[in-house]
Amino acid sequence: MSTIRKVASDANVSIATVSRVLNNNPGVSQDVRNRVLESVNRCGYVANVGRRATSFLAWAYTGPSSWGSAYDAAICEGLASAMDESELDLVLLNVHRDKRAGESYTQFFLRKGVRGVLLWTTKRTRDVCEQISEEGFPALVLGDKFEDSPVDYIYCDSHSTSMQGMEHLIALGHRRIALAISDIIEDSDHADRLTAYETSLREASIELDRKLYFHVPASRPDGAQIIRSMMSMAEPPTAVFVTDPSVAVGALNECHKLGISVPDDLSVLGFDDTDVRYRVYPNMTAVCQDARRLGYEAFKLLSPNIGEDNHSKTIQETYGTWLEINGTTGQPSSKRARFLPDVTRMAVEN
Amino acid sequence: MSTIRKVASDANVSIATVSRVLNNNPGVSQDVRNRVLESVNRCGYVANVGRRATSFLAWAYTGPSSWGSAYDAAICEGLASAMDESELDLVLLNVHRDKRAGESYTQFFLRKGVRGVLLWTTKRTRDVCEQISEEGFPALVLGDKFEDSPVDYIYCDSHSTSMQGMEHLIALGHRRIALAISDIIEDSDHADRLTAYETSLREASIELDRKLYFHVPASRPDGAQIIRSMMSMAEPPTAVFVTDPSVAVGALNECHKLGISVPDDLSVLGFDDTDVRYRVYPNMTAVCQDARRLGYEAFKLLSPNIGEDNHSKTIQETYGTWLEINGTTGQPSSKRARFLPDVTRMAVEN
DNA sequence: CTGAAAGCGCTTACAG
DNA sequence: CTGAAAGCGCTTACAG
Repeated sequence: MSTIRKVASDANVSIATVSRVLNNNPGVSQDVRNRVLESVNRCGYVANVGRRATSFLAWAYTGPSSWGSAYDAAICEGLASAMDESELDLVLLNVHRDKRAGESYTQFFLRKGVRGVLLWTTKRTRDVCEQISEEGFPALVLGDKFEDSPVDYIYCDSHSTSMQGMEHLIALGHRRIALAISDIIEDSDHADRLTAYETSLREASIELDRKLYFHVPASRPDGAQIIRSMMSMAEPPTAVFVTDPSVAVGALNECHKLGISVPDDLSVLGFDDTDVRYRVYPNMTAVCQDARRLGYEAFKLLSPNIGEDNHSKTIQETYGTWLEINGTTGQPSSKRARFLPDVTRMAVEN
Repeated sequence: MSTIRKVASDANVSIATVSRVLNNNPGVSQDVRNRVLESVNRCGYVANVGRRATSFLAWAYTGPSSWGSAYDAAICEGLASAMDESELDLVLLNVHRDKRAGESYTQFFLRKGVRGVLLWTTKRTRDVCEQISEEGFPALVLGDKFEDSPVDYIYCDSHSTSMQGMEHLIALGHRRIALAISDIIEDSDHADRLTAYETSLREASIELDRKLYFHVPASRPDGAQIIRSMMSMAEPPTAVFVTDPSVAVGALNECHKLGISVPDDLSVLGFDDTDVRYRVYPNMTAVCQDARRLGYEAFKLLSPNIGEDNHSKTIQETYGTWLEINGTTGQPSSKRARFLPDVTRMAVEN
């Protein structure tokens, strides 16, 4: 158990100074402040009440908090079952709600009694993760990757499976394939799927068509909307790759509503983190990842990094995804065949 | 801010004794122990690190923990948004994982730095809620009711709306209505729905048939199973009231799979806490409650009970549910009409 | 079984 | 801006 006394000797200052730094009191030089904070993380310091030390793991959004999706629920389930096997408790933290001005992330987390943090991120808050990691505070990013910095993360790589999914559609005879992408969140996940979409089309010598890109938020009504949009096009697609589970469900049900037969009139390749593919009819062909496992593993990987001198090597794990072919994909119907682009012309252009 | 000094004077003991009680040290008489714990709750005591007091609200299962359902996710979303407007943080707690032998709930929660607790319960763990409430620790039960004890709770009453739902089915002409009930969990919720089922049938002079009761766990595959069971009966029902969202989704999709037309061959009246009714096709007729709001209100109601001398009056709030008629209920088809029971005979028996 | 007192972790006026 | 020292909350041998 590290006390401020140990931190003080490690940083070569008095215990009074350590205390000031921890409480973000004004009147500590920037130099000393940084030195102390480094020692704090090196020693695995945490505030002690008598003999007791709090041992919370935090679960935090770096941007605006938005728990409530099926993905979050599955993560939560995984975290909770890992928690049952550990000595740590889990706290939901809003990183920005009460982090004080000028306070470092380490100071903030320690003030909360938090010894490690699992982070959700978006493209816009990647710097927050990098900052936390740089401070040396035990942290692990869930569901995004950091290849050029030593940020710890675990990630599901959906690129190669997305390729497989696209190749499945192409093999079925589809040439006009739309993409519904929720890259408003802008994480690596969605970037992977976008790249897979484009690469697979290029490899099959199918021309990309800007009109077939649908950038939408990640809600169910957005799925209904894209179906209405794409089906009112002069040349509707015969298949669509929907990169978000909720959007995929919304899209599928809108097809039923409009009398668009799936997969005869439109094949739907979806995405699933949990079991939404089984909650629709027909069961959805989807690129699948196991969010429950992601949560479980994240907790297990971060736990040992808590405490003294344990944070040595960088954790950068990538899990696989898999393609599950169910009832929403099939050959394009002959009725739609007239929309096939002129392959001869395209091959030349490629 | 209460310290052990204040608790000590309130209980007329030394601070050493208060400390022993809080740490559940052996060698404190039962009498003194109880007196101190009462003072602890009366003073709203919480362990202090220097000037800082932890302020966590716990979210806890009284039985085995099982976060991960759509219901939990919606509750979590509600809790998180209430948390954003408060000064408290939320911690997931496994009540039984590390509660020590002989330790009271108050001792356990304080050791964790928790100042109030939101409880999930089942019939078998109602005594845990009563115990916590008796100790005087700020607690609120979510989704169950306690009419004969002063336990704080908030609850969604689904009885009258379940009646409405059943009356809707009866008005459509259904006489042979099955019940799929997940009362293995045994909370008031499911008891309400069972009563509503039976009362509405009795009021319509329809004889209860034990063969039409399906007691199942609350998972999606159970829904598929009950459809296979009921459709292989000599006299299948023309409608079913499914009292759990996941089971309802499973049932609906199994109908599609088996070619049972909904609502022509079978009407499905479901239940929904979130938006699963919109995630299936046709959108499901359902008794609805708003789990997100439940979570939000629970947090808001418990928060002011934290601290000194604030826990005065009992919170026992009941929220309403509503019936939403969508596409899964309709008149029984003439083909099935032959299964109508002999109404003349039944009226006599009644 | 209980209290007075020593002691630890932390914070904060006070001194320089 | 930093440290020595007083002081608070809590715990724990020690005494009875």
